[in-house]
Amino acid sequence: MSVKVTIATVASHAKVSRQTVSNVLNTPHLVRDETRARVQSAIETLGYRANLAARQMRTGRSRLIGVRIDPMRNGIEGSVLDRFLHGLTEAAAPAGYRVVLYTATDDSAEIANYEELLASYTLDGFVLTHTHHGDSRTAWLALHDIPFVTFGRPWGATASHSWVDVDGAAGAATATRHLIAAGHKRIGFLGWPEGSGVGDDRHAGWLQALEEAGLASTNLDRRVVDGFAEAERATRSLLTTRRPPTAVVCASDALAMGARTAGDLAVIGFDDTPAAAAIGLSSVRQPLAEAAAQCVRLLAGLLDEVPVPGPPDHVLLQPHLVVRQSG
Amino acid sequence: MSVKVTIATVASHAKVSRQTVSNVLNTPHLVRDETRARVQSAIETLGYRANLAARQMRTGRSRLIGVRIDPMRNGIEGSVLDRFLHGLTEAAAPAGYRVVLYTATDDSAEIANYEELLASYTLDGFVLTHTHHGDSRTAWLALHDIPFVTFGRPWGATASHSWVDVDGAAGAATATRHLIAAGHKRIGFLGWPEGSGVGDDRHAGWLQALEEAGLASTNLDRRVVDGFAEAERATRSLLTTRRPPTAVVCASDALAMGARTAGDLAVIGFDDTPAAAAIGLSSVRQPLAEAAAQCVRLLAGLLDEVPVPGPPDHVLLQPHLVVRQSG
DNA sequence: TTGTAGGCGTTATCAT
DNA sequence: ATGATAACGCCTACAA
Repeated sequence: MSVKVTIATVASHAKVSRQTVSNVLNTPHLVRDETRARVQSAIETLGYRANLAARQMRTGRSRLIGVRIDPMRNGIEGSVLDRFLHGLTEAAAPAGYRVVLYTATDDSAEIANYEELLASYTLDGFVLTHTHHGDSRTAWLALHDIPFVTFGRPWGATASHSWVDVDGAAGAATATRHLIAAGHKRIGFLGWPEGSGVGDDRHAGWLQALEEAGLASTNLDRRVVDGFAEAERATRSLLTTRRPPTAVVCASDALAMGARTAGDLAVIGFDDTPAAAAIGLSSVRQPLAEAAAQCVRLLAGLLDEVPVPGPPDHVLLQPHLVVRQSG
Repeated sequence: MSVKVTIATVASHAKVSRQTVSNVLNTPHLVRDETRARVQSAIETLGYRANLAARQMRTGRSRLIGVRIDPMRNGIEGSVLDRFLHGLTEAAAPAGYRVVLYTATDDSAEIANYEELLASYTLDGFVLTHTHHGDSRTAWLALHDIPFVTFGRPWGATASHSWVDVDGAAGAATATRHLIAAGHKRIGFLGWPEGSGVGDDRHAGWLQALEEAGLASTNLDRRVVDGFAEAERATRSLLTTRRPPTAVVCASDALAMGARTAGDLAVIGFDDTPAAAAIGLSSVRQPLAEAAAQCVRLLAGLLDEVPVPGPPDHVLLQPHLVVRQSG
């Protein structure tokens, strides 16, 4: 490792005080042009970079944001978070932030991570995923005045914080309308048990599109916990009703893959996972890179020296349907 | 945020000097039992946690390690890195390290990240993935004396650093032997163009298993760049030879999925991605959590105050075959 | 065994 | 516009 170059190295090289170097970095308008140029060139030739640990001791800011990484709980779906994480890392860097990872399997374990990461590493803020009804994480963060943004609406709670989400209802409605346009009259829905914000949202979109078209009917939806086998079974049960659907909209690609093997019907999945692409499954794609970028934008806003006052920001992005052979 | 509790808070609470608190933390054997207990209880009641930024200024250690996160370059395969990343995060935490992410699309971009992360955040070390022939990253890191471990052998280079890898040749051989045991006499291989260390390794394993059984033959392997459609085409070409294979071992699940749609033959994939599980594809599974844990272990060893001297450590893990309907 | 003094690299405050 | 000084929280001498 080459010799350590600090603000003092730069200062002596440019024949100014350390403070002037600091001013060039943080409040350049206070420095005379000529001096600034001299310092800048010293910075460049020396390859100086501010030490964030030292800076943090003064400012309390680490330029580090925390994000949780999941175990791949539901197989196929894991790639959604993966893509989001990649987008987050990419968007954070130009904004001057780095992403620190932690794992947790439930809210309280995640809160324990917050405590550790805040006290030891002084993280500046967090991006939360997997919001759900009765989310205790947001309450804790708000209580302790920690900046954070959620990717996912605060389901069932009034939004007192900024969030970014993808309009799942709109996505499901788009998929449903696509099937209607293709001539389908009876279109089923395969989703998760009621109570999941994301799942209920997608279900609502399906229902609304059917109602718009005067095609709503009873007993066309099934709720199963995510799983290939269960999805297949549920779809068979749909297909053996008196008037079976000819197509089905699914709340996930995993469900859709199960549905597809159950018989001959049009199927549309959700999340456009790599598996969907590989097997020609039409699927609703979330703009994850955009969602991640928006999360960074909102969080960076919260972290600004002069935080923009005003109510929390909400961003609802539109997904789009990727049409393949399946429907 | 509750009131900040530093080493001084603890000291005054326990009625000792700051130094004694520091000793309790770093060199407990120097402190009398009674004093130590008093300090410990003060630490607990106050919820004190050492501030790593301050510690780092003295020790130069950040307890942060860097890992690259990829764009999902080849679709299906993305989940391999995802699982590795999860394992790394989980293994790092109990060892007292946190994972910082960065993105890069080539070696030189990655090296630029090293420079930034080392100078600004003082990362303690790196875990590299995607090792390849002529890898300039390891040379740079070694030159600058930065601790690092690679997940993946230093293909084509003499190993002057510690690494962890999974024995792809053994995995492919296991898959091949499984097919042989099932009665297959002509077994093909679908892989990537020559020159990829990982791909060539898997190819070698396939070949060896065939030779062992006296089943080796020419024109049974195909090399394509990863892609569902290409894999399908290549497999068809295999199936239209004079003496077509009845089974095929593939270097990835993506290739395997393509092979499967090409016709009626037994197929075994590689990496056991979620997609493989969903469609009943047999696949060779890498012990990624174990690999990640070993990477952390080796890197932590390099980072120890008293680094264990001796040659670099190499860990080669064995994958295992997950048998499903496909073969 | 415990305490005192100084400094890591930075920025805030206050002079000049 | 620039510089001197102190302080952030911690650890490493060294002194008591």
